Amino acid sequence: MRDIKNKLISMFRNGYCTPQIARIAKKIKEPSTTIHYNIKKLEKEQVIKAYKAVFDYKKIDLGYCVYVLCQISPDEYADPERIAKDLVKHDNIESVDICTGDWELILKIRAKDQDEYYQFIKSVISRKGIIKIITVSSLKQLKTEFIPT
Amino acid sequence: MRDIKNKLISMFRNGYCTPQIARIAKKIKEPSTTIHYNIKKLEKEQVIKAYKAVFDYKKIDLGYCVYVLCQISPDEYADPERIAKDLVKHDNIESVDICTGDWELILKIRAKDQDEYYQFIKSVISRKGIIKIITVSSLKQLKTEFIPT
DNA sequence: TTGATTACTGAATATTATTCTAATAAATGG
DNA sequence: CCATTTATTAGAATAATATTCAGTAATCAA
Repeated sequence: MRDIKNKLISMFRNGYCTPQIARIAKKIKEPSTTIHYNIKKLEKEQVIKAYKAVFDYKKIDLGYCVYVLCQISPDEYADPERIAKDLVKHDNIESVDICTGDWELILKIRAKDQDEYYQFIKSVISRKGIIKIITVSSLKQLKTEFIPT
Repeated sequence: MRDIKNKLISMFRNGYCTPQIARIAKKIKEPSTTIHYNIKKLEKEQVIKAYKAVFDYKKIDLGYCVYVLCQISPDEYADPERIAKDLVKHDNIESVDICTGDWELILKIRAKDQDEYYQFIKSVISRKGIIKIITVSSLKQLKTEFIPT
């Protein structure tokens, strides 16, 4: 037991996957070299950003999921991206959007449980020019990343 | 030009990818058969739900992205999943969450532009026991599906 | 129409996944 | 604690798959 499982999970969260050319070729009845050519093109044009796995997050200790709606302080209005960019690098954050309306920032955050989430909020979301947050926590996820659960 | 591109995109949105066992094996310095064994185990236990691609959505006509916060009508409280389950099957919907608080339902929706989004809302979100919605539209996406953009 | 670029494809090769078998290691029940 | 079962690890052989290359066809722009 060398904990290969957790290494795999963290690798699959944002890469280490690849298209199944032969299977696609069979499915749409085209030569596999043609499929290969077209996929490489999409990759070169950066239409495809990554190949990754989607998990049953309850089973990998990321079952607690919340949406965080943020208002940022007026002195950050000129450049909301400064705050946002800093958030991007955290593994617990699934998505970061700069938005219109009452909330300038919407985050989707995953953690093991409420405790871990609370620790995360304290250390990451506080300070940083965020003046008000509303947490909407997910009771049940029926679809994530386009994958029904 | 047989429009292989769009077929690939729709296939990659929720599958037709696979792990790169050899590359992982090299990376973490374990035999590839061991990696294979561990991956198959994760798949069997349904820890991994799918292998898929993540796109630059602006480049595949899904650049318009909004979060829709919904209040459902009191007579649906007993079973909010009835509404939610119906939404899951639509391709424009990236995620569906049943939540606590003021909004019982949070959707993340992708469309080509505001027009296409409006058509979608009219045909799908209206009726169905949803009494109030707030649309928060994303001006800039810095991270999606754990992938920085 | 012509030349240039882009898209497609078969054949050959390189790489990778998978199966099978056996050996260890870990967990379990008395 | 030991015996027994079950889970995990790997090597060798094979099957399947991706990739390269070279040539052809289609598209496009002038």
